[in-house]
Amino acid sequence: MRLYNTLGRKKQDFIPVNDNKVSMYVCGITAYDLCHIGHARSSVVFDVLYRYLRHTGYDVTFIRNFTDIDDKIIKRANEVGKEAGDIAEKFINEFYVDMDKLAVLRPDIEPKCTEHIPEMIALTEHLIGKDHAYSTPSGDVYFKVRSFEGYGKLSGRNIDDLESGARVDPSEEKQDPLDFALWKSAKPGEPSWESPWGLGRPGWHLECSAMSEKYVPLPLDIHGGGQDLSFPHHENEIAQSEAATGKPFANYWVHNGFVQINSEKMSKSLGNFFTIRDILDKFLAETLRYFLLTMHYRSPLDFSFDALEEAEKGIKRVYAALAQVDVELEKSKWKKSPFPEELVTEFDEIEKSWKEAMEDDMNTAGALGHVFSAIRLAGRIAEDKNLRKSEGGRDLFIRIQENMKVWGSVLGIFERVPAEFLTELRDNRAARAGIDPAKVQGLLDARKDARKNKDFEKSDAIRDELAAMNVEVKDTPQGATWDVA
RNA sequence: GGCGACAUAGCCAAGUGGUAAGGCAGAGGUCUGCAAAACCUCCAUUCUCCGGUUCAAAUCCGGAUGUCGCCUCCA
Repeated sequence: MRLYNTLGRKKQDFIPVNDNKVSMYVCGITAYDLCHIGHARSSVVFDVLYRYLRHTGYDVTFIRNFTDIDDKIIKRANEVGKEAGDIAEKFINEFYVDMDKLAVLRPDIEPKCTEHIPEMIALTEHLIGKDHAYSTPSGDVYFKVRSFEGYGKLSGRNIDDLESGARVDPSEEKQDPLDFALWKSAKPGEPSWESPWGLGRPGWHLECSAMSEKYVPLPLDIHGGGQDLSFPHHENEIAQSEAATGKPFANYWVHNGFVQINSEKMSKSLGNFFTIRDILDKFLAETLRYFLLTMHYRSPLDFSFDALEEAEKGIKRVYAALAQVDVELEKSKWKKSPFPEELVTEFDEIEKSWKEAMEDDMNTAGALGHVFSAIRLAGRIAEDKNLRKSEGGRDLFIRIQENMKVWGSVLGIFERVPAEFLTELRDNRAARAGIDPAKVQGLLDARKDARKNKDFEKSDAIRDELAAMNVEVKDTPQGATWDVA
């Protein structure tokens, strides 16, 4: 597989340090609020990477941390009059609720910052011992940025340029404005831990360095996170870890692009954000997940409810085709009539293309394009009287179905029983449109009677009435069904 | 100010040297009591603009314009 490495800014062949063992560390959330779509994107992107690596046969150790102590959590706790630990616990639980709905698999290891204080203290002491860090009279510890030669290599920054733009808070006792905190002395009333420098708590960047080192050998094969973490967070992690160990921290740095609203970054500080809950109030989680995968993970993704509705049409079409395949495969008799070999070849190509897309820097958008090609192929066979009854057709239906299972398991979508999903999607759309399913069913029953009596005038009148409610009637051999127009 | 990314049809979006995937919308057709769905066909001689390299460029190089991001907590 090829992966775009932020370190070096180009796609590279992905080669793990240890054969088929892969270590992957992704920066998780700071647990102080509900997650927004940006978190959803990052989680889904790395979930797909995790799934794909496992699919291709790697033995992956996936670590995703929780930052459960930091300024924002403390601030939030003070606002609502609770303990910081309670806030963190609450929002970690809420995070799981969202992630489970989005079908994001649990990582193998989910370390929490507060459970690794000793490791972080040890790392800090080690860095002081190597003269890469220093403590101050008030009990803070800072990393000496200028003592680490490679500083700026990930984000492509020049240390002197940074210096000129650096701001210094007068309350800080930094030797250099670029230095960043490894350990922060506690202010009265703040959660704190004993340390050689007095009561305090770890700086944000420290946890990833300490916790990744604890659970897997460095260098990490993959380190990931949102694009905004590359500087300063990941740059600082590199400085800490590499200064301490003398080894590279991570070989492949993978960063996902932002979610934007009207082409502007969505962020808490701008206030233009939607939480995952906001979306799932209206749309199915699978629709959101599908939407997130329709764009390459590094591109900015412009979110809007209109775009989500479009995505919904896409996923509906895929499931509708899968439902059709299910129906076809329920037949028990198949004819030995000839089946065009080129259709089989066409599917061979689709299968190959899907893999190529995923191999090329996890191009889920491209891969989904090929899913649609498979879907259309299924539709073409189902449409043709002879093909759909032939053994060749059956075999290709089965192949399409089996491949969709594999593709779906990698992408984390298309895994539901199609008919069930379609009903759920319809009810979801009906709820959004304010349609009462029971009332619709009543009208459909009345229409059924009218049609039985060949009273098409009445039948059409009922359909018009339903149409006025935004309900579309579909007559099928199995009876009438409905959908939201 | 420093650093960086992006610019592909009405909209969304793949495509990083070999002659423009896919989705949505739209048009025509098959099917249907009429519809809907599905399927078929059509829908970018061209990839923001201007130069250059090359047998060959959306893809590489230079410049212009525009949009966005990082440099401060942020996925």
